[in-house]
Amino acid sequence: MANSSHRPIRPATPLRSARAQKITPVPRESTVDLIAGRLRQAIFEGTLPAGAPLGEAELAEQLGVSRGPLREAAQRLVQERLLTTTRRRGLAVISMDAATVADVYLGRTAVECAACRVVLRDNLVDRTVRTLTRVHQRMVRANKRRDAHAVGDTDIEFHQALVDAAGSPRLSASIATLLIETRLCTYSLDRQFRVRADMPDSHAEIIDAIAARDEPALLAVVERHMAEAARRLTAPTEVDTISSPAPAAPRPLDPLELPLDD
Amino acid sequence: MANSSHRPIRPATPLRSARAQKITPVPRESTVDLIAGRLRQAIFEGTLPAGAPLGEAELAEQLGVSRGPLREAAQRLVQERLLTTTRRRGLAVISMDAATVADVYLGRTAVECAACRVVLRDNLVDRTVRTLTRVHQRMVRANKRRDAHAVGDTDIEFHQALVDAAGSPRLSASIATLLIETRLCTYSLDRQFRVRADMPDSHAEIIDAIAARDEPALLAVVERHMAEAARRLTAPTEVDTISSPAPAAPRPLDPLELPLDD
DNA sequence: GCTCGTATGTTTGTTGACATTAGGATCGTC
DNA sequence: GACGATCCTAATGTCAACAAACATACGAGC
Repeated sequence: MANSSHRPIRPATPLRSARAQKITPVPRESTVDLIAGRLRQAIFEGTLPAGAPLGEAELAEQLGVSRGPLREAAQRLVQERLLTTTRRRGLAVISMDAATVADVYLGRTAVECAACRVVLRDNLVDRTVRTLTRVHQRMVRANKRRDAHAVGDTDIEFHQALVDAAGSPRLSASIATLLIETRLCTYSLDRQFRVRADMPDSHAEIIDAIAARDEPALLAVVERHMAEAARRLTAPTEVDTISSPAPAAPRPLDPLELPLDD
Repeated sequence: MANSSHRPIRPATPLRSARAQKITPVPRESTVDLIAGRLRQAIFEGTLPAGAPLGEAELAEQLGVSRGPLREAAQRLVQERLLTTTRRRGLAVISMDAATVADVYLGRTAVECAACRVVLRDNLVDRTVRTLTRVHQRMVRANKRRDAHAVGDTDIEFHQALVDAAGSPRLSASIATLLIETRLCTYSLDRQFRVRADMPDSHAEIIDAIAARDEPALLAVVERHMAEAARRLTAPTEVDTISSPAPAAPRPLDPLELPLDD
């Protein structure tokens, strides 16, 4: 429950262009939604490590639900490519390799560049810069604390907010899945959970490029951002990193304790 | 079974870079995969029209399966945004409106432009041009026959092949869903099922731009292609179109007759 | 000593039934 | 005559049990 306060992944209302809704946008979530959210959160937090095989009976008992809804939720994550299923072998969290990392960052580049272009085209620069600056300030503070987990959270949150700014439900949904995969890359390929000292600067470049309203320059900055991140994950040894003091390593199997009621 | 020979949607092996596999890449599909494929096909073919509410008991009986696997398959399509589910209201095919059309084409632009850039970057131009030319020749023949359905099929197949050429599983999966939504747009917003006489020319431009290896020009062509298609769908009345003689209108409810064995 | 076949165990895949809930229709009242 | 409340029906949401299939381990045969 340490970092479940901000919830960057798949908010209840992904686009805020539908502000003219009455009062309640049907807040009650389906049980399958809740289970799928919990599974995503568990993958995101590293509770379910990459490549781990999952017994659905055990998972269902931990979540306090039956196997039926659990299987339905699992099919959603299979569709998202966060889980894999093989006949009679059961479910497993996707395992990350170099090709997968490259593909994830290829998808991220496509989605985030498209979102940036929408932000410039639809004149959403001011609001986007304000939102991203707030996230960036939290990133700076987390970086000063040498809190690797918080830096990673703000990194994910930054890119989710960047795409959400475009107001496109499809782009937002795509980036949510891709960011969970990114986080999974971090857990499985960057185990030291190092804090890169230049991460705030790298994101400040993006904010500045958006504020400058120069589309080619912005796209170049975003592309370079992605290429460097992908290269950093595929080339594990790095020098200009700072190891985190208490990195909150992937806990073995935190029981998910699904409330299903609140 | 008229147009199930080409199967542009989600082939069994989306990337052919894994050619070095032993002999059998585990061809057997899961039952949920089969059901999900049938549902996608039904939406793609217009058997399940946009906005139609679906009773899962009736669907399960038509497919010859129980409600459990059907519900699991439906959750996959919900994740793909092809179906929607509301509590105690059941499933429904997504309904298309102008905002959705715009979002679909925004996503398509992002994915297809990214795929084009990969094709140029990884020097896949020759093979891609050959593949697309074959599809384009079929499109030309279908256009000469005034076969609106076949033209639409080759259109979808063209763009799927374009993205598949990049060899990215994520881009291919994304475009598959977006193309089904595109087809749904055609069914719900362009009911006349008109054959645009200039459609082959429009796609020839894309092939030529790929062959020219000029990235900015190629991206501009693709973007214009998408913008015109989106504009055409949102502005229903058009003049330079040719109505199809026997347009094979959306059949009311062709029983899906799932074999599950072949 | 190695390999193949068999038996067992654990898992998934599927099915049917039960409970819950929302929608609609009917009846009563104002 | 119209509005509202209540009952009924039909659908979904959930769960437990059955069966099939794969993987593993053990033993026999070469």
